[in-house]
Amino acid sequence: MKSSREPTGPARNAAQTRERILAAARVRFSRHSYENVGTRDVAADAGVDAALVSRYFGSKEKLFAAVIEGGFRVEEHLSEHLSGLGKHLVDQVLGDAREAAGFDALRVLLRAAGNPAIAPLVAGQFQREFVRPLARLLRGRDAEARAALIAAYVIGLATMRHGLDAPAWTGASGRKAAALAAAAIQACV
Amino acid sequence: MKSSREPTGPARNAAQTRERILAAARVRFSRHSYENVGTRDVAADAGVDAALVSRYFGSKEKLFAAVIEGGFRVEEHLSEHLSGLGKHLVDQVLGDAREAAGFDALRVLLRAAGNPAIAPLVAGQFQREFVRPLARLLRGRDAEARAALIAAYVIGLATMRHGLDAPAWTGASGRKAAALAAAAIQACV
DNA sequence: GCCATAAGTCATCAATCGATGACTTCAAGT
DNA sequence: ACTTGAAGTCATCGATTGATGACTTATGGC
Repeated sequence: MKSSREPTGPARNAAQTRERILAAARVRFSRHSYENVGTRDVAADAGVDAALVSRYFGSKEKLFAAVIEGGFRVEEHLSEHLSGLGKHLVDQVLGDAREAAGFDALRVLLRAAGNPAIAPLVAGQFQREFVRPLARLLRGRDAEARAALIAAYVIGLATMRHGLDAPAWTGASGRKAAALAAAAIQACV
Repeated sequence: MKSSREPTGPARNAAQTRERILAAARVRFSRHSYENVGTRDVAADAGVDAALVSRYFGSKEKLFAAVIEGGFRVEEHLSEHLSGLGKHLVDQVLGDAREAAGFDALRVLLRAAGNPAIAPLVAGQFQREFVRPLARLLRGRDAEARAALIAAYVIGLATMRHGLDAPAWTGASGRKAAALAAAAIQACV
């Protein structure tokens, strides 16, 4: 039963266990706020003992830092061609949870904006891995301001869609709103 | 010392005490996430005993509901003239905490998007008091989608400014970004 | 001036949280 | 095969939380 996961693996594999905890934490933190995620929950999802969370990551805050580390990496998502940036970003953000692989961290971000100990962490990461690279890609006048504007848009869309489940973003009118959002972002490019 | 607050008031005034708790909770909830606000903190800020919070509001969740009740009320903010809507909203959202009287609830909203028990509460309130009235004001084609777009923008701006303290929104480049944001919102009107 | 009732205070409970240390079990090196 | 150290388990601590009930104090009608 339990060994029906990884093909090989001597049942006791520290690296694999660590990775399982990290994966479970990534999911938990992207669906609930920082305070509402317990180390016991993460351990249960990962199928390991609760004590291993503290053992491998030191503390819950360290675990959180490991989750958001390198989680945004927008560059690879949009470095291809700027012409479809608006639609691409909107699709990624408004898309379902399963897809949008690289945007788990975005959901993590908007769940963590309330904790004074966590917010600076995630804010810095977001600035470093999203806003700044985006500004560098945009070039031209006021690139920084336009990048910040796009970032605000992305966060707002993600909050309404995943944080508040606003009805306006699902169904027929949601497609229209998504198209408008894509155009608005594209206007900043 | 203690009586240097309200001019008159027989020291034991239930309504006044209740209002003090509510005011303190409003401030707390707008600065910290739902879980990070303790009933003891609120009571301490209000200068009352901690037990009175549960006595007057029943529970922490009821207190939260009382805080966000009628907190958005955008209509009076923008019913005047739609021509200056973009600038007006941006000024309100990006403005300092002291001003922006009616927008405390917006900060409360973006702090509470992570709690599955609270998010529907605040989402419904936001939809009822902001998005829907705004859509009714906009009229024309796709009014609902455009209202949702403006709402997403407002939430994104508020999150970056008050939730993440993004540096791009302060200083000189912040003014440029604010102007761009105002124009973008105005384009949805 | 008294007294019934509302308002406020205090102590405390039960649950949950993150974290720690001692103990047990497995896997690998020789 | 035996030993050694890592990997995993278990029990539990201390702090904090929301909430409750019994108790004390002040207020206003008579």
